Parts: sequence; C-alpha cells; structure tokens
Amino acid sequence: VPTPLPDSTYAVLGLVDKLPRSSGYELVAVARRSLAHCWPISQTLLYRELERLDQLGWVEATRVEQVHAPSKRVYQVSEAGARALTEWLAQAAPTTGTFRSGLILRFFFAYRMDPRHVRELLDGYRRALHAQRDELIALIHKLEAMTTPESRAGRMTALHGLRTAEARLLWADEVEAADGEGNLA
Amino acid sequence: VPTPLPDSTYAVLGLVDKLPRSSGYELVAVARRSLAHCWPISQTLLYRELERLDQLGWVEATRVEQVHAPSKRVYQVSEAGARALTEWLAQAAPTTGTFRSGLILRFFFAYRMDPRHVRELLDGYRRALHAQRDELIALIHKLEAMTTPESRAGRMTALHGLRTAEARLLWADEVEAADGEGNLA
DNA sequence: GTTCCCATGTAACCCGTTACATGATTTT
DNA sequence: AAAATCATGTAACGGGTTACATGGGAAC
Repeated sequence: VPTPLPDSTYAVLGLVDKLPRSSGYELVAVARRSLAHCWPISQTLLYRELERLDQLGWVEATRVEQVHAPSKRVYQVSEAGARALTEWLAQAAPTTGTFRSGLILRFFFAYRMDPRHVRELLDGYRRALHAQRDELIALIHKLEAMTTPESRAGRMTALHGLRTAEARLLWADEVEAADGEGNLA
Repeated sequence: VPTPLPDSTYAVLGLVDKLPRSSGYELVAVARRSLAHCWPISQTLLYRELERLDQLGWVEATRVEQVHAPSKRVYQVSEAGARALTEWLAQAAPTTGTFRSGLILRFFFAYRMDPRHVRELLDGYRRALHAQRDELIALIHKLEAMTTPESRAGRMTALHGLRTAEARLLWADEVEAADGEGNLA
C-alpha cells in the first residue's frame, strides 16, 4: 500500500477548493488568518504542497500576468482532486489533536522559577491570548457577514479557537488568583 | 553559536528533576499521564533525550538490579544539569504554542461532507474530550492530595488542559445547537 | 530612497513519529 | 497457554521548520 499523504496536503487542497483561482501567496495569507488555529502551515510547506498537488493532477495551475505586480500562478482543483478531497473527508478523522506549548511546559516546572518570572510568563501568555482572541473575533464577524456554507464551516472552526482562547484567559485569572492567596508562590 | 537544544530535551531534564531516580520506563508513563497535555513526548524520543542528557553530563545514570523485573537504569540531574535547567527556565518563553487537530481541520471543510458524517465527527470529538477531561480530573485530584510546590505546578498545567477540554465540549454543544436550527446543514 | 507589498522559490536540517525487536517475569 | 507488565532499544522516514534569495513595482 502506498503511504497515505499527510493531512497538510489535503488542507491545501481544501484551501484551493474554497478559494479557487488564488495564488500561493494569497493562500498563504488565508492560511495564516483562518487555518492556522487548527492546522498551521508555513509558507514553504504550502508552496511544496501546491507543487505536489499539481504533480498529482489534483489541481490545475494557470499563469496570470499582471501589470503593477509580478505575474502569478493561480490554482483550481481538478475533477480528480475533488474526488480525492471528498474521499478524504469521508474517512474517519483522528479524534486526538496535538498541542505543544513551550510556555505551559515551562509552567510545569514553575516551582524552579523566580515567582516574579512566573508572573511575567503569565502576563505574556495573557497578552498573546488577547491578541489571538481579538483576531478570531474579527474573523468571525467577517464570516458572519457572508452566509455561504463555506463561511459557516470556517466560522465554526474559528469559534473553536475563540472558545479555547477565552477558556485559557480565564485559566490565567484562576492561576493568578490562587497565586494571590499564596497557593503558588 | 551552537544551535539551541529543543525544548523536549529540557522537558525530559525537568522530568528527571521532578522524579529523581526514575527509569526511562517510569518517566515515559509519567510523561504520558501528566506532560502529554502540553508537551507530548513519545517513548522513543524520551529515551533518545535521556541519552543526550547523559552525554551532555546533565544527568547521571545508575544501574539498578531487580529480582522480579529486568534491571533498569535510573537517572538524576547533575549540578551542570540543574544549572542548565534553571537557565532555560529563566529565559523568555515563546508565547505561541502550536495546535494541530485533524478533526477540526476536516470540520473546516464540513460544507463538503455528508451532514450525518459531520454529526459523527462531532460525537467522536465529544467522546475523546470526555475521556481527556476525566483523565485530567483524576490527575488533578491526585495532585491535590499532595501539597508540594512540584505538584502544585503540575496541577496548574493540568488545569489548563482541563479548562481547554471543557470549553471545547461546550463548543461542541454550541455547534450542534446551531446545526439543530438549520444553520449548519 | 528606503521600506513595504507582491510573488515564488531553494537549501538544509532535525525533530518526532511509527513500526518493530527482544526477553524475562507475573498475572489471568 | 496467553496476555500483560517491565524495560530498553533500533531503523527508517518525512514532515515541518528556519533562514535565506530574488526582484520588480508601489508607497511614504
């Protein structure tokens, strides 16, 4: 049996499906904005997957010349690509995701840290969560304006990220409250 | 400058610090139980990092013979290791973690799926979150019994995972409610 | 006239994963 | 007799990352 393709391949395939006739550059921007919260993809990887999709015949590339910008290549899924996408979506999905946070990892060893530094970590985390939350709220509002099924699906996943960020902000408060009672330091 | 070591190295170093005179096998179990929620480490990787720590002189290994089980090697951090750990902890931590969920990724393309399958995905997710939540609750209860600073730090990170799982369970309800109103299908 | 936006890549690395191997002892 | 626990590894792979290169047009 051939080794199955990584999910990132299908992620990009799906992106092309959602935003036909987009360039790699545009897809990178969209991925950063809307997909990064459940499946981050770096610029390099996205371009690599686009090439793979092209070689698989799952997308078709078209060169587009531009006047006040460099020429670009835009993509759209082929029939074979559409089949591959729906087939992949029909399969059972892994229920377990992976989460890696260098910050929480360090928190795990907080007992070896200067209490002031613990506060700093917590503050930094809170700031990052705030920014993330604001981004997601803006995204959700933007998606609420549209009423297509595509935008609704995107809104639900964005909401997943938002609820997560909100819960973690509350967690930060919780920890700081416990800290205030002297239960941490 | 030498390339900095990956955080996983310090994660294992910290584990050895937290649980001195443990074998690799025991550390794997602990990592699965308590560290996996913020920094998953596979068995192979943990053993590899233990060897690296040994070569760095950051831990010292001791052979321990056993009667009713194979002999094992137990580890404890050296002075150099302790220095490295505190130094690492004193540095600024990255505020951004990475989250990858194949399930939520597929959800992003829900508009291309059979609505029944969407429900199945959601149910599977809910079950997985339930299991995770129960595990974390049990872990937190166990850690609450102890009152050491180490256990408190562990409890806070476990709480982080718990709050996250709870929020996502609520999200699943939210999505299903929207679905019931015909806003998704 | 420097800096930002468009647009697409190359090169190299290595972390982390999965699958498998081994073998003694203890429990079912 | 089979399965689970203890205990430590090897082998191979590739996915994802960071850093860097390039170059024209537009904006300030």
